Amino acid sequence: MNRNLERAQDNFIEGIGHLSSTLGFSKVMGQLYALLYLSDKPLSLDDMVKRLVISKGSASINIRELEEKGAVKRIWMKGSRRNFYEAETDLAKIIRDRIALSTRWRMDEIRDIIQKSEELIQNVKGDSNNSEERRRIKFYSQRLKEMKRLHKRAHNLLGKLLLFTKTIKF
Amino acid sequence: MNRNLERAQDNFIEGIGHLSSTLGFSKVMGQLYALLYLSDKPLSLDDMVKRLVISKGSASINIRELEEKGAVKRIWMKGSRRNFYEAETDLAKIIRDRIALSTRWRMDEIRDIIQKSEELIQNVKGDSNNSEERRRIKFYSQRLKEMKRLHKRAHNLLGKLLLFTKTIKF
DNA sequence: TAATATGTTTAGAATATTGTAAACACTCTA
DNA sequence: TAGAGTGTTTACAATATTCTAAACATATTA
Repeated sequence: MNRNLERAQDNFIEGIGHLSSTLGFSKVMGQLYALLYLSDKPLSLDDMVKRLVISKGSASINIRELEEKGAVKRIWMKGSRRNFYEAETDLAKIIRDRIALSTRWRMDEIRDIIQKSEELIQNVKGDSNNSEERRRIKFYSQRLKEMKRLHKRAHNLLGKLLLFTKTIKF
Repeated sequence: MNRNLERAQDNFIEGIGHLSSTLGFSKVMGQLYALLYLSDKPLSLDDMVKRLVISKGSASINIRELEEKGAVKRIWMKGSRRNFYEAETDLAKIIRDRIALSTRWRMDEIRDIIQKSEELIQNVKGDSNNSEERRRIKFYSQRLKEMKRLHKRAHNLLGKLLLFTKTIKF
């Protein structure tokens, strides 16, 4: 392959790999995606292993995760027993789905923390002995209430934003 | 301190600590913030060290990061030599600023990757020997163009969204 | 100035993550 | 059915992160 073209691609692949790692994914995942994104035809696992000089195990695990996230598609090539892969190029969709999913379970996690805390604070309210403690308990309840309010509003806002981004063509 | 109140707080602190770690911050950072968020008065480093049973070094480093991110404020308490801290309770603002900042440099990173790749591909265009390679080079350029377009639109959209969230009261 | 109070830095331990190499399992075909 | 081709799993190695403990630096007070 043209040495300069390869170098140009490497720059892109490395960059996306780095970006991937700062987003909480592995570097290899980003590199695999970038390679497929630049490739004019589907690539097999061994193609990618050779091109990126990584182990097969790592390629196997990372490509599967990309597939689960909907970032790559498995392609059947007539006459070959290999699995081939292609990048899902609707990047906007991938990102949107990812954000929707990750914010959703984060919001749920927060909701659960608040809920559990509310239960626990209810149990305390009875046994307040002195005024100092009553103040603390009251303060805690107050903060929980604030956070609950913020959570609800953020939840609504996120829903609206996601709807909004779906109507937009990137 | 009331044992049950303490247990209730611990639940909250642990939850926020975990959330913090999934967001790319350290667990201790989240725990410190949560503790301050629930406290009805500013706390010193030693207060927090005792309450969370962590090392002073870790507390020192993590509280400083929280301060840099604008999530806690340092408070001067007349008559004490200690530094006291208080949670910044405008959570919406903290989150917004954080998102604005982190997306900004991610967008810049992507822009730089694309730009560098464009330069590199320019150098290749001259020495295309056969049609197979010309096709690949063309394909690569095409993809870069697509990504550039997406980047530009995402950039605009993000700007608008941030503006929008600033006008909203949480 | 000695002793104390306080926060910061650092060296290293503990832990988590992620990649590699090789064994493994499965499928196809000769 | 033996053997080759292909992807997956696993045990381990390399690396990065983050905490702790202790040394250190600085400021304050007696």
